[in-house]
Amino acid sequence: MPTPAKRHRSTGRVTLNDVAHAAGVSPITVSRALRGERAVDPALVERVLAASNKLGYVPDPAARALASQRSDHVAILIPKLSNALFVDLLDAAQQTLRAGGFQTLIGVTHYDEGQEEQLLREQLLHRPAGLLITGLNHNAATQALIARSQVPCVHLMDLPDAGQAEPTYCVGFRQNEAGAALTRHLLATGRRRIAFAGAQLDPRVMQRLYGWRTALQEAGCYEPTLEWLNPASSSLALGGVMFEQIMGQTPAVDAIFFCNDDLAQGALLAALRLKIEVPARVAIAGFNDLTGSDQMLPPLTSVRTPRARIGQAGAEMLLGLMRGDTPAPACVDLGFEIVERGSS
Amino acid sequence: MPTPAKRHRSTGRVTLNDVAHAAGVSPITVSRALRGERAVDPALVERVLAASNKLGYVPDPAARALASQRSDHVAILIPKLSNALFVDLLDAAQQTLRAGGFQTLIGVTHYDEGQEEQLLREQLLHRPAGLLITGLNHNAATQALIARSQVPCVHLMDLPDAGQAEPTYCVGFRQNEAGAALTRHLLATGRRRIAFAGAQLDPRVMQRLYGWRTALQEAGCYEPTLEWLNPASSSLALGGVMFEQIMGQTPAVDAIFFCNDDLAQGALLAALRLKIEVPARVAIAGFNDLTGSDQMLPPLTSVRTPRARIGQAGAEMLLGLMRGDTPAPACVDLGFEIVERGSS
DNA sequence: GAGATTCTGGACAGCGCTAGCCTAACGGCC
DNA sequence: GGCCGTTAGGCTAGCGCTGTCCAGAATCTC
Repeated sequence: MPTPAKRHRSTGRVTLNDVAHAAGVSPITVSRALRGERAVDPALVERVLAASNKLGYVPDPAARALASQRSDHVAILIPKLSNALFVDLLDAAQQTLRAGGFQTLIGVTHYDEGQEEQLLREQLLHRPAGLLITGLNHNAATQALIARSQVPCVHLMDLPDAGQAEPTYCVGFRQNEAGAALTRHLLATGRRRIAFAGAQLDPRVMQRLYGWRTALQEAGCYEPTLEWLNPASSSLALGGVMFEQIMGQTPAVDAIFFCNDDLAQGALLAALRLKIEVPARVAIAGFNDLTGSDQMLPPLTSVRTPRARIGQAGAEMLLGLMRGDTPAPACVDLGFEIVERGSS
Repeated sequence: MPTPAKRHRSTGRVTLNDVAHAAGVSPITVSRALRGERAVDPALVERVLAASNKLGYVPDPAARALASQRSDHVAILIPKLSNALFVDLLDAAQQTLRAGGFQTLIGVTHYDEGQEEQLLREQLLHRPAGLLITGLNHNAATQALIARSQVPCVHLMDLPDAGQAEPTYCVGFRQNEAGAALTRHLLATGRRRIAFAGAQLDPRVMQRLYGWRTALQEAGCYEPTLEWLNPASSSLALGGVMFEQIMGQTPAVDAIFFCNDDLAQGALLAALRLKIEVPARVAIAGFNDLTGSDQMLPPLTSVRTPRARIGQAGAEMLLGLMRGDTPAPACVDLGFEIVERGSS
């Protein structure tokens, strides 16, 4: 029998009502049984589940979002996709969130606070159930948006300084300590004139710079001329250029700490090209231990950063927050590891 | 004055009704004025727009999705995030879609057809307005899901073979022709024993393999022993291993076509380590012209693939389809370009 | 100028789900 | 037995928007 001409649109979808009918209960009971909200007689739950499975029922996310003011989306804001670091972060977070039943909405800020604010605004319209955001430095409007939205939020990558008691949740490691640790490693190998080459100059790079400065000052080796900062984006090519620049203008340098592996890899390749011996003439170290750093010639000394674990742990913390838990430590430090290789 | 205790939930949101009130028209007129659906008196449109701007009205995506059975999400399925190729694709597509007012839901299939099907199922629940999917090879269930869902879909990266008339939309280039072209370039430089080293062995790699085969057969140089296939994922390390293997077991080889730049870069580094001269002893070529390939020693010959343009053009085509257009050519070939560098 | 056709605004009824209240049933306690 | 607290099911009323139909006005046709 053909369906009678309905006055109104009817999607072919199996609805809560259908399940309720099949199970012989009211729709609200089905809703509660399936969500585990409030207590429902186990026998009824079973009947509901059976009916639901039989009919192949799947809740409609839009209807759910409209009624409950909460979607199954999690927004994630990262600075760039061209940096493998953030891709690893995203990948891990995305997988973890998916396993928890959430969809991921990505936003790419291009290191622009205005963009970040704009993206956040757009995403908050979707009433995301949670928010993952890179870093702790955001403009006032962004912070206000987050606070006002009441959406659970976990900050990734950075940790607040020991002094300031941030009321936020975060998972990451101490960039400045990592920077200092790598510098101390270079000092320990006998280097004294250790340059710092930074690009992009985002907050994390600056933290590494401060760490490097601290370590050099402690050792009495600090000199402003050792700082090489370039606001352009990191790339292998830029690494080569900066390496050539530094070696050309400060011949006495005996080590260079590049703020990330892209630059450092580019520097190693430039060194090969220019026949500057690494580490004999100058030691080179990078940051993040990206793919390929172990394949370089010589293999690159770097700092292994737990980006995938940060993505996963951050997502897990967020899943907890969205369930209403209060995570034991609000800030999780996942540490880092100096990877000593041939270049230093 | 505190809001009177409402029996029901009321979000603080500015709704269509508020705008309608302010503009002195009915809600449906506001809806139509803002969407450009049906003709509305320009004077009214202006009044509505003014009221809407004044109140800062933004439509609720969930309500819209529920009522219209169509969300402002676009789902995008890509095989891996660890491959820069797909990240570039995603990045470009995402930006274009965002400019068109759509949010991007990513799904990572890990080259697994079952996963792909599962992800698609999950995403279709959200009634996406459109779908971007990598490649043309999907299992029957996936194809059926796409067809049944009626969601506009654009396939990225691959194009159907000339013979078969695919009824689908796609943007990409001919992988096999690119493979053949690169091989012919190597032949033109006088190489005869040109090996093909492939990893992952996804459909695109296989197409490149076929192209290589065709070109070698045309030149009368084909030999099955020149094929080196490894189902593992591509990486610099694997490239090094495969290079050593090939050079060890087939000393007569005078060129190697690696199915992508990761492998080729790894091979170049391995060659430096092993002091095998490139291109004097053996030429090396890659595919995709990833970042850094121009920085290698020697710089890597590769095939520049228009992945960002594919992402953008695919997204634009999808935006058109979602508006109801029928794109002039259903399949867009964005071509490729051989980048001749020092390694060949 | 009457009838047919378009055009434009609005009323209405949901889309599928859940929050908030209500109520009936049950058990415990004095 | 009466009172109260607790538990579990259900009713009701939307969440905010748009598809469908309708009616009156404007335009056209012969």
